[in-house]
Amino acid sequence: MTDLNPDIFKHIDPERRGTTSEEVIAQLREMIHRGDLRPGDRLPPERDLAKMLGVSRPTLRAGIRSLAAVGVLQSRQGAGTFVVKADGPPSLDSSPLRLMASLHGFTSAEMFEARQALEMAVAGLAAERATGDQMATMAEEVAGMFASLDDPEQFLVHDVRFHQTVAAASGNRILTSLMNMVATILFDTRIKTVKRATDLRESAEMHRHVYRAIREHDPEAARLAMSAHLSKAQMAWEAEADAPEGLLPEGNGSNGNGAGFSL
Amino acid sequence: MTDLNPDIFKHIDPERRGTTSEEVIAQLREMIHRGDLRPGDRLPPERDLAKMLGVSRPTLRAGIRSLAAVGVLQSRQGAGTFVVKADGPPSLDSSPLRLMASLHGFTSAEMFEARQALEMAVAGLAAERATGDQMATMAEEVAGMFASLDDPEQFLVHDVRFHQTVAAASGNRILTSLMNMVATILFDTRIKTVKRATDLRESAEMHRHVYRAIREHDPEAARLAMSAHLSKAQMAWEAEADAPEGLLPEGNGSNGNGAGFSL
DNA sequence: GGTTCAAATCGGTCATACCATTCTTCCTGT
DNA sequence: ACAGGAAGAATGGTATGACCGATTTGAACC
Repeated sequence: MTDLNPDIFKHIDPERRGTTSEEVIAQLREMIHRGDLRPGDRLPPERDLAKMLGVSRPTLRAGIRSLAAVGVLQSRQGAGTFVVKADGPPSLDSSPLRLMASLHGFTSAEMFEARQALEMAVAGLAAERATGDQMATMAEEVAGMFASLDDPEQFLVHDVRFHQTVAAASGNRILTSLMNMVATILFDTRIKTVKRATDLRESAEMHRHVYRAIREHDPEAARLAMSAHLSKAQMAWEAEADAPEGLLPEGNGSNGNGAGFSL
Repeated sequence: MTDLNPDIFKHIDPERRGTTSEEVIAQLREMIHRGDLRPGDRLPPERDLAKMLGVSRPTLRAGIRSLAAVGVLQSRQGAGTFVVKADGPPSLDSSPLRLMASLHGFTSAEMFEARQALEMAVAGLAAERATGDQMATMAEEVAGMFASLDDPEQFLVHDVRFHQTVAAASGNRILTSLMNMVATILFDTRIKTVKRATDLRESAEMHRHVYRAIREHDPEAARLAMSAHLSKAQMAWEAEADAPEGLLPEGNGSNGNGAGFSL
């Protein structure tokens, strides 16, 4: 969490290509790629940094805000601006995907299918690479599911942790990030589904099948087990969605229609 | 594109939760989810919109900039601010993933593996759903590759278009977006690889295998053929780049073109 | 009717001031 | 001497106002 050597910041070239704020973004981005800015680093105060770069504070703030919007920087009033610290698995913001979904009318079927494809991929990789500790964690979460058959909320906690463990065991942080991105969007709908699910036991069984395939280092079996599990989950969700219990946070109108769904 | 009815913009509640600009973002985002803002729509001028929302212009600009950073809005000096128009397949900005890769030291192996997983998924789906037109386009691109064996740059153009056609044939725009996101990052490295590739013919052959599997509606064969193709491509790249461990040269950033790949 | 140019429009940038939150430091009281 | 708290400094957040440059628009002109 140390501050940075101010010398690494250089003035913006007046004869630049695009707008001034774009040049600020480009410079900060390049410093990240070059390794001058590392996770947890604290940037100089806006007033000072603006002086160093030779731009006004609003322009600098515009650049910082753009990088903050994509999850690279984080500003805290009174504290400073920091390069995002990676404590868990790196995560990409899902709101861009959410907005794209709304703008282009992505269907829930597409969303489920994308999640299924990603989860199958990580399950297959996990079957090849999972360590003993990771498999132990999976087993614990499966056990937790069986122990929470009468507590849907707790069940969902174990469910989520199981999938995250599988993703971590895949050893591919990019696929993990993409999977989380999609899964996050579907999370709210999962809450509602799981809460009224009559067959949590069946879900737990399917998770156990995934676990066993991974333990046996059988990628294809793991992929198929994961696929079956998610297909079942999607069917359960669709059954709920048809029911007129409309708790979709939306309202409005429009249309919706068809296969629409609010993310 | 038409302007909007100003009445749909409402004042920001003074007793809000987070910061003012966050509230602006939340409101704009909700309007997109609700369908009040549609692709191609033009927002009111910043000065007017700031009045309508009851915030200052810098605060409004902060919100707009955040949404522009994730590719939802686009401002053009002198023209106005627009909701991004979907001319091609919707595309997510790849720079966040690029930055995450630099910050967390993602390896090129992970990147290739993620691309391989996504391409396999879309290839399998394409084998199930590709239309006649789409298969015809694929065949044309394969033919174009064979016709460009002595012109690596032209070969790469057909290569990219082939993969995009397959992705489009998958019918899943989310997977397509994610795939483009990863593929874009690897694009510059592909240029270098393909330029010195000694066996473009073999690459073209492998693309043809993918095409044939899709034409025969054989998902598993399509997945395997695509996997083999990308494994080969990765090996070729690794052979070229033994020395440098660095990846991720900085690109233009920003979305812009509807194609996803910047050529 | 088509072209050109000037005015209006609109986002980009800058300067400045003040507010809200957080951090630091020093003082106070035990 | 030490712990607690309060005052001040540091820092990001917001607001106001102005000017610039790019774009659009429309009217005048050919």
